[in-house]
Amino acid sequence: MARTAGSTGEKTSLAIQRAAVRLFAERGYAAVSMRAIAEDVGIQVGALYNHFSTKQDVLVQVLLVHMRDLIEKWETIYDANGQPQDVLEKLVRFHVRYHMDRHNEVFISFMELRSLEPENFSKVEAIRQRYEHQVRDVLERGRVLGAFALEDAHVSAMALIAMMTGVTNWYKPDGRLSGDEIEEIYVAKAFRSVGLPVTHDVQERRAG
Amino acid sequence: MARTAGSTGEKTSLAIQRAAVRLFAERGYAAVSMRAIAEDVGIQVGALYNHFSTKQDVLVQVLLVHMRDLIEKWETIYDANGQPQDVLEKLVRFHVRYHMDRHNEVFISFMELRSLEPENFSKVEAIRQRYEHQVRDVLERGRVLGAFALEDAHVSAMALIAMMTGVTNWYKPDGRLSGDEIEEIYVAKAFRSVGLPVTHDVQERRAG
DNA sequence: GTCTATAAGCGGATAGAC
DNA sequence: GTCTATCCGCTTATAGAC
Repeated sequence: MARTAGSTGEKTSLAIQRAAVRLFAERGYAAVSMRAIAEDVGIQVGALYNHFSTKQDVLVQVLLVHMRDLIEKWETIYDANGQPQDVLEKLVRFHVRYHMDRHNEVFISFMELRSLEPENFSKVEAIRQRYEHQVRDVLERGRVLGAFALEDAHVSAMALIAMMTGVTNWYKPDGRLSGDEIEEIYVAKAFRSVGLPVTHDVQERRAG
Repeated sequence: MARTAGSTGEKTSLAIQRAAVRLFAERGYAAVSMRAIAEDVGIQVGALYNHFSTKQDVLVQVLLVHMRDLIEKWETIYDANGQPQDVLEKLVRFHVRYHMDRHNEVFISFMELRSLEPENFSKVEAIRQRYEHQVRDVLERGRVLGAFALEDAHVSAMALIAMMTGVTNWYKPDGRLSGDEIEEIYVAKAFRSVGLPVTHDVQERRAG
């Protein structure tokens, strides 16, 4: 979308997006200049405009790619008719793992939605809400089927998403716990939060 | 701290801080100009510098006041020797309510720590970590006393804080649920997350 | 597609009158 | 303590050579 008519290769464009993701995550969109992005990529400022016509376009591209990837991957896994606890387990594993792996993108998606012009905001927000609604549906269906105990599907969905997304606040790849261990812990926490017993299985996998 | 020697009254300084909190929360620190703050207050730019010597000082003042207020209020409530479930309930009620009431300050504290120069960051971060550690201590003590079931006190503390703080992502004062109802829901969720039964009491209060 | 150079304006911060 | 006026660096974005 943001590529200038006439440009062919995508190498530089991808390098710009990678640099932008990292810099936006570190300093925030408003605090990152086009010069800083260019310097990081190893080109001059003017060259950026062969790939993106405005700084806003860089942000939009990064956010849209990320949100589309998130929901696309999730919808590959999501089985709306599966056993509630199975679906919940898959959701937690997917969300936590994805957020550990794509730390910077997630952080930007959370923080920089307000930096989007209204029209761009709508596009990104629509995808985000779709994901949010699917999480709520998973919980609501579990509640209706009598598998989950919860007070309010909407609040519970927001609480669950916040809890899981919070992994980006402290996770470091070389930290005390492995990605697998963290996944298990969050599955156990999510299960408990909807009144499910924490299965022997989950505890074993954590211990092992 | 940031008041210029010679200034007497505090009215304008407080107005500046209030405007800054709102604008920083809406647009982010880097995206808010001193001119925008001045305009919001109803004075000219130059006058700002009678109260704060730099823009950074405005942010530091706002964050320090907020973090000190948070931990001070919490430590008034916190009884390190109370029954674990009582302490947890108090913590959840305090945290959720405080975050609903001080939405903007909380948002800034989360987002703009990176906008602080190293020395200022250290001051604010120290207070934040102290609070975080106390939450962890509440959970760890409950686990040791056999009152709570949890996998890892540190991860659980981060997950609990993230879940509770997440209320700022969606809470609107005129929304579907009252502050009291939201408080109850989060207490129930926190209890379940550490394996505590959700008491009749809590459910009644929610229903009522 | 990338470069250099430049336009046009906004940014934080200061000086000095009142 | 607030005002107006100003400094000057940095910002996004463009123009035109290569």
